[in-house]
Amino acid sequence: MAVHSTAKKKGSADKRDRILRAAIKVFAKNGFYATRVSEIAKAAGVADGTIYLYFKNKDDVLITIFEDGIQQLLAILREVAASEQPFDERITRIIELQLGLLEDQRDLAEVITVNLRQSSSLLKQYAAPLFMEYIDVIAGLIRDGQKEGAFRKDINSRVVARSLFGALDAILLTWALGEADPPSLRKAASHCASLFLEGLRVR
Amino acid sequence: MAVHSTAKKKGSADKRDRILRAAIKVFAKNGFYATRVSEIAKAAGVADGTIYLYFKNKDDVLITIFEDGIQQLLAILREVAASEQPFDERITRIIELQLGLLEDQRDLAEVITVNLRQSSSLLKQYAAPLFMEYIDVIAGLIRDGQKEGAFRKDINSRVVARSLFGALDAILLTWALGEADPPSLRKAASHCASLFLEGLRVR
DNA sequence: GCCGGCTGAATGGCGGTTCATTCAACAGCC
DNA sequence: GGCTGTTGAATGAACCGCCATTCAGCCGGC
Repeated sequence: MAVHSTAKKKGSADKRDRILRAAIKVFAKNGFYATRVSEIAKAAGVADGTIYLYFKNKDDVLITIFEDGIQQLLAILREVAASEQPFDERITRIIELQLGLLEDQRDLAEVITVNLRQSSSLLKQYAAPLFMEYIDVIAGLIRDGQKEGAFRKDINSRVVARSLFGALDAILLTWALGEADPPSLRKAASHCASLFLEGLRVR
Repeated sequence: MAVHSTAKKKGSADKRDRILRAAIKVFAKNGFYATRVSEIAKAAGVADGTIYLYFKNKDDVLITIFEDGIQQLLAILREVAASEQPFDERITRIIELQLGLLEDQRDLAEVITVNLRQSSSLLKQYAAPLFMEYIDVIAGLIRDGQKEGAFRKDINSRVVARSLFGALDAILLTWALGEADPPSLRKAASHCASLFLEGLRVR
């Protein structure tokens, strides 16, 4: 057997990926609830039942996509937040990376931003902690900047973090839903960065 | 005769309201898709079938809630945007009004922010235009401010508008989902206003 | 020929919607 | 004012289509 390298209880890891990628595509187009499991299967070139060899159920597929995406984002975020660059630089990089990461993954962007809100209590359970973790990383960076005098101190760091998150989310949403092209996204990112940096400047 | 004052084609307008209010409550708690029509009926103290006397179907209930809420918001927005106050003042007022309006309506806030994203193509159809209208009003105000030299001109007004919307949305979301008390919401509003105003200042 | 991954038709139940029935309110009539 | 016929809002049990999930078989590799 020598099952290549990837650990696996059963089935090829490749098939699992095919399913996930297909699911992202279909969820993005139709939304979670309107998506039939059979559609995911068809898009993945797989039988309906096969999905249940790799995932507990339909919810599990969405949760997996969501967690993977956020974890990816969190990893980058933490790295940048902890870097030794000037604070302004770090904020800018976070914004650019975050929007850039999803730039060639419209579908993933849409699944995350759109389906984050599908609030079956089940998903709320999963989304809330990750969301908080996310906010915490940014808020921590802001707070550090305030402590070191790089940012004004008269604004609550968590409010800034939430605002920044929301702003990026909204930009991403209109980009994902609309016709906007990648260049416009990058331009939006730099405008957004400038807006927040000026807003945070000590005067 | 003399049916009090409210016009009515059929049924009491009061009953329609009861249903809407109940639906807001239940949608907020469980999300649209997880909500059973029978739950709305029970919460409204009404039979299942009665709901179909006032609404075409379940979607129609959500759409009505959503449209009413946004229209309410848009009306206020337009008024403030067109007022003769200084631009800074107008922005601040918009932020405060918007958050304040929903302060004592947690459930409505949650339904709007959370279910805005439920992307059955049907709802996308309804949500997108209203969302755009909303963005347009804010973007218009920013653009006017830029033209008159109140705000810096090197930032795209639509990007600012989207960012502001997203920021408010995120603040509202954490407030609606979390335990935060009203005072904290008002404080968040003023911090957010300050952040954006400084960010927009001409230098 | 045996094992395990895979298949996809069959199933079961779930829940939005319908509609036959009820009955309170009202108008016309005496 | 009482009696009666009519209306249509309200009801809620039943219906029916849909779709997530299952599982009895089917390969294909060893």
